[in-house]
Amino acid sequence: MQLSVTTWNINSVRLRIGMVTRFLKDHQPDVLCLQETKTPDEQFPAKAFSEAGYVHQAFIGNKGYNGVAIVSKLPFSEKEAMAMCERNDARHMTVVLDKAAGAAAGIAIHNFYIPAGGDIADPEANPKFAHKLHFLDAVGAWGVARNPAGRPSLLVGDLNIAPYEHDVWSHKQLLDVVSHTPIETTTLEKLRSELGWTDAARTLRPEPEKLYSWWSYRAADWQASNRGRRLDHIWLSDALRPTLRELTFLSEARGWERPSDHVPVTVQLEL
DNA sequence: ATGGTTGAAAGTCAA
Repeated sequence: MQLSVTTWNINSVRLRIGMVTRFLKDHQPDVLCLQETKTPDEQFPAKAFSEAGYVHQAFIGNKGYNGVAIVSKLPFSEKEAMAMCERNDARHMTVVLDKAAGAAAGIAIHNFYIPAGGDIADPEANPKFAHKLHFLDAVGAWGVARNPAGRPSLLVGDLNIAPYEHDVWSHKQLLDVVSHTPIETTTLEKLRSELGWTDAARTLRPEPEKLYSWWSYRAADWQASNRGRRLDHIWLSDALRPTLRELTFLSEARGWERPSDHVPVTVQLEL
């Protein structure tokens, strides 16, 4: 069977619910992982997703900021939201697909929203950057303690780091810009490789091809300047590595009316 | 050197 999973930082799921359900109708991923839903649980648009066929839902939100969700056509039995860094941050959700999901049964999907980290790349001067680094440490500790990559699993989400040279429009100009500083890129790369994950995007589309999933709202013309970064990722555990078939950045979504600054990234697996 | 935009929510803060 085919299994497709999309990750998308939606920057308010309530504001963009029409765009999201249109995406689901047109592209029909089996599972959609969202970040920055910015919505308390009681206001999550559960009905709109159910009506679109995504009746299996796990979400956790804060009022006005953060928040993650997983909505799925395939049933899942387990779900878990970890509170990272001793905060009530709503930056993580895991689900495990159920027996009724056929060949996908038992696959865990880990959805993360890593802190952006503020503007100054110095943990002493900037508590938000310190939080980002602390959060990465917490993900590393989770990986060591729980070995999530030892099972068939995907780690997806807005990791807010563009790890490689061609994951940004200008490597040189972004070396001191939060999201592409050496402390972030080396920490993320160490985390990924030591925990046993494979970067799906770069497996299929190796450097030096430029790959972006995010374009700033602040550009006058995002498409003309094309100053993007690859902040959104899909990682595969070893067991799923041979099943990797396709990975898509839906960059046209950045040109939709009132878009998110991130575009959907979708992986297709052949199980 | 610094600005530029967006969302949530009602002044600013986070991104």
